[in-house]
Amino acid sequence: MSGKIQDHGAPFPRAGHDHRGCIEDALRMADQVCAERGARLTRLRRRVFELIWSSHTPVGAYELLRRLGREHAGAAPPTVYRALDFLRAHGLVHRIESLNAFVGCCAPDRAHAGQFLICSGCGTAAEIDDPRVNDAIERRAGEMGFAVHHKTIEVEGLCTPCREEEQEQAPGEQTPGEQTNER
Amino acid sequence: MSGKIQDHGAPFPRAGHDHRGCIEDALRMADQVCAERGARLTRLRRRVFELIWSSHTPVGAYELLRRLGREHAGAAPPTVYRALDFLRAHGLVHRIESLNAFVGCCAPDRAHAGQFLICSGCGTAAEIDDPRVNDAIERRAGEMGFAVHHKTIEVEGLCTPCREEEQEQAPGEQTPGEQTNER
DNA sequence: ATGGGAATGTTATATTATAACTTTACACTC
DNA sequence: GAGTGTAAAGTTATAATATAACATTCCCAT
Repeated sequence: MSGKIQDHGAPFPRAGHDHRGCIEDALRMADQVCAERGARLTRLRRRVFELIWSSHTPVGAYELLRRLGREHAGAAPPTVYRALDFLRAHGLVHRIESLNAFVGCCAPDRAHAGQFLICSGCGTAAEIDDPRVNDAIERRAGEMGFAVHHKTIEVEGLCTPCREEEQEQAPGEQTPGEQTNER
Repeated sequence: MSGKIQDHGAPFPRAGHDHRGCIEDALRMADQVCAERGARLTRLRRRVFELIWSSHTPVGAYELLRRLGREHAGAAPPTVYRALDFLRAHGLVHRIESLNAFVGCCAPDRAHAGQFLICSGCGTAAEIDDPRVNDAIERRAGEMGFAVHHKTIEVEGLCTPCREEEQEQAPGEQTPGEQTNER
């Protein structure tokens, strides 16, 4: 019953990956999800979704507003927040609570918890859905008589490339000509 | 090595518990922790800490400011935020990201992750530190080559008393005179 | 075409958080 | 006890995030 454990292959997107593909996939999925549900993915909502997907880095609402403003005259905060509300209601984007920012969802079609590994080096937020993490939380909650509605799981740290970069800059001994930042 | 699993007994504090005891314990612990580290728990900081501990419900910074303002003339936002920064730096309080609010820490003396079960009925935030949850996250992160720095784990739901209350109001069948909220 | 609900426009404001500079308090040396 | 250096707190202003409330436009089912 619990054969495969690493299901979501998609880890951190590689640095040089073809991101246009990500955007196209996301848009296609959004179109499909909304069509199935009779939800109206209007031009505005679709555009906001596209802007969120312009990277794997969570984007703040006001940054979206700035980007949107260039092309959309009457864009104001409610413009963005309403689109975000719609997209979130349909599981198309997630809010990263610890960043007050928003990121596209990789799998809006199936139920998922919204767990994130967030690299503080490059800003990338990788969505995971680890059943072991879910089970552990559900088990503990169950033992405490707590009925879980929603989990916020945001893990901050460094992805492999960023960790390697850091190590180049600060190896075992001190770099000649530069102090370490310890105090 | 992993004999006991349910270590932190302290689940949701009982409704009628003697909260003065909680406050006293917390203050005693804070005094001790700061003394050990040579950190200055000034009157102001101590008072903010006390106000946070006035319940097990996370409190917003501006709510703290209002409460503080009654007794403290020149209280302004930085007053509160600086005290919070100090208290957080010493692990005496936690920030609940999903609520933009702050809550006292139950065990500032030992390392801990800051995992919370937050009841949306009564507002209580119960801190837990479940090794299974930690392990599951560390394991998954490890598999993805991700080095964890900080975990934000906030689980929203209903505690036992609140769930029972809900069920009284909305039992199996529809309450006569009231529709269920399903749509 | 048109009536009604959903979506968006528009203006104002609430809420949360920090910057930057000044003054005060405290600890330490002499 | 006076001097001095640093940490803490005071003070003012503003940034950043989010929502309220009402007006207008759009869409589509009839």
